[in-house]
This record gives sequence, C-alpha cells and structure tokens, in this order.
Amino acid sequence: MSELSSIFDPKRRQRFRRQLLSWYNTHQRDLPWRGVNDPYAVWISEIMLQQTVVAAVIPYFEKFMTRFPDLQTLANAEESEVLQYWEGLGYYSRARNIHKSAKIIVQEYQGKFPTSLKSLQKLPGIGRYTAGAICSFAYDQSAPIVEANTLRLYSRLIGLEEDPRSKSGQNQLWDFAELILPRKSPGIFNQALMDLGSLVCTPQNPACNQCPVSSACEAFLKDRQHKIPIPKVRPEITPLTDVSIAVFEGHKVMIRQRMSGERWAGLWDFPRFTLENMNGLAHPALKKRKSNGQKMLFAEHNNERSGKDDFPTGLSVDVVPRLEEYLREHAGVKASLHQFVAEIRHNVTRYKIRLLCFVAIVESADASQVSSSRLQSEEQALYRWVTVSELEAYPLSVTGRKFAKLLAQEIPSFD
DNA sequence: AAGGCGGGGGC
DNA sequence: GCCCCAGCCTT
Repeated sequence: MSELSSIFDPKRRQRFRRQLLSWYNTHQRDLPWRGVNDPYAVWISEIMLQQTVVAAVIPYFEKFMTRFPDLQTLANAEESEVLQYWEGLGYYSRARNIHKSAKIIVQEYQGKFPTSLKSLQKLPGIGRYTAGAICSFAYDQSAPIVEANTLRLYSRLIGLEEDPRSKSGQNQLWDFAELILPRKSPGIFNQALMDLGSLVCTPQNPACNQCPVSSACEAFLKDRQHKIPIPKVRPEITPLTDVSIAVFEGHKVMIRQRMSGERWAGLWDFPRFTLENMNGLAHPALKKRKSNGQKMLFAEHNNERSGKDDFPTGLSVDVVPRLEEYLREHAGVKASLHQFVAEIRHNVTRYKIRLLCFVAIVESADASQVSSSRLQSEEQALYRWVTVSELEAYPLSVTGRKFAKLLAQEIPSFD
C-alpha cells in the first residue's frame, strides 16, 4: 500500500471526509427515514432494511409507522397484527423480534429507548450494525457501521483481497469504520458512506469515474474494483415439490399457525408438506411435467382418463390416497382430495419450489373430530376453521396469500 | 465457520 | 436468468 496517499494517513483521512460530505450534500438520497432522529423510527427502518432493498421497504415503513407510530402502540399490539404489517417483507423473525423488543423496552426500560450500543445489542434482532446505526443516526453518537454498502466501499478503499465476511475481514472492516469516523456529525457521515456505497460504489460496474474519493481508493488505484470484494459463495439450489391443501368443511377452511422453529413461524398456512419428505413417495409420484398446464377438476380429469393419468403438474394420481392419509395423520382431518387449483412456483433460501395447491372436502360433518391421540408431532399446532374472507385478517406467507386469493376469486362457491 | 431465514429489486 | 440486498441468530 502506498504510504503517503494511504487512506490510513491522518491527512488523507481528513481529505476523504471533506470529499465525501461535499458529494453527499448534492447526491444524498431522499428517504422517508432520513433526517429523522426518533430512535423508534430509526429502529423500525433499520430492522426492515436488514437484507432488504430500500425500494421494497419504503411502502412497508410508511404503513407500519401509520399503524404503530410509537413504542407504546407497538408494545400493546398483538403479534399477529404486527406480522400482518410485515406480510410479504420476509424474514418474519424480524417482526416477532421488534414486537418482543417493544415489550421489553416498555417493561424493563420504563418505555425509554436504550441509548447505548451495549444495551441496544441486548434486544433481540439488534446486532452490531443496527445498534451502531441507531446510535449514530438517532443520537449522533460516534458508532461505526458495517453493512452491505459500507462493506463493499471499505473493502475497496482498503484493497481488501481476503473474504470480507470472514472473522479477519470483519475485524479489518470494523477497525476501518471506526478509524474513518469523524468526531463531528458521525450520523450524517455514516449515512453519506452508505449512500456512496449504494449509488456509486455498486456491486457491478462501480462508477469510479464519478466517485469523489477514487483517488483514495486502493482497489481503484490497482484496478481491482471489479474483483473486490470477493463474491459470496452461492449455495446449491435444490428443487422441491410441495403440496398445500385447503381442506373445506362447508364454507370453512382449515388453517394452522406455523410454529417456532418452522419456516414462516407465527404466520398461518394451509396444511402443507414436501413430497420429498414423504417416504419414497416423491420419486414414483413425480413424472415428467406435461405441456398442458391448465388446471382442471380432479373429478373430470378422473372420468376422462379413467383415473390412471397424471395431474397437469406431472403429479401422479396414485399419490392421492397418500395425501389423504397424510392429511389425516398430520392435520387430524379425514378429507378427500377434490380439486387441483394451481401450481405456484417460488424460491425460498436455497430451494426452488413447485407448490401444488389442492382443495379437499371433509368427508362427514363430524369427521374433523379426530382424536388428538392420533396426531403426530406437528399437531401441537394451533388449528382454526375460518371462511375464505376471514383469511384477510390472518398473516400468511406470500404463497399462502396467493392460494387464498385463488380460493376467493376463482372458487367463490367455497366462501 | 456455516447454515437458516423470504421475498423481490434491478439488470 | 442471476446477483444481491442498511443482518442476526443458532449450531
């Protein structure tokens, strides 16, 4: 690293700060949580922004702050309603954690928002970055930050060739974040760093020609900006086929609340399972997908094809008894598969999922009263029977919501 | 150190 | 399609 012009040199550091703030004066983003020093509002925005792009957060932030304008309102709300306002944003533990934290602050901090890095990090969902963001943005404390934008920016500034996510890389980045931070207005300075990272020092094709601090950038000086930071290793994607079944008894449909430890914990869903997890079922059941993706009634299908052919999805009809058995064992309900509704494709973490949605009908009026002794593990879950229109008041995953909308719009006879 | 956790923006 | 996103928590 060149000595005299190094970003670590105190004089060069001063110049860097001036250049950055000058750029920020004319280029800063206009965001709903900018210029806000209410720690509550800063907190909510920061939690929503975790692993989530700004454009996706804005409408959620506006609606959330209208419904839960302050700590008390949030603490007094039901978790389920908080989750409703989070529906579609993903990473739902964030919503459960802010609700938990709001209650903790009210009960253990007398409703006064914590003001130190240390106390903030004790709250669930607040780590080193978020604590630093709240302290610097809301309280103008001189707390360093490292997140996606600044990780990339700092890595390039110091020419970090090793993995910035490793322990060693993290140490260097946090040290640099602290070193670069000025005494004066650290909050604005941190936001300026993030905007530079977001608008100029982008992941692909960084705009080094428009960068106010390129002369201080080790990566730029070595023409390494396209190689730094080294990209995350992408996990292998596993294809899966899930089945989701809306079980109707009259005009009511069965839903269950997903349990902690499960994906979408706290949200509600129709009984849903992964074919690959059902003993030896997936392989023979899944055949090559047919070209005709039209949905059709199972009954009609059965009649036309003598009950021996696949669903339009490539799912063998042979699987139907197993699905019904599964429903009986895991959801405690005796129902018969009635109709194929739709195939929904979606990706979640490292899975690429085809979700096959069916309607089933409870066989007799008292058939849903299956003794709980028959139920296996998952059946400690909370189940409810609701009308399709009542589903609007329950937080669902995005796929659950899509299925619910199909039930409401395309099968009005079930409501 | 590694894996889980969601959904979509933007190209 | 693909890469990535104002991270945190558990194992």
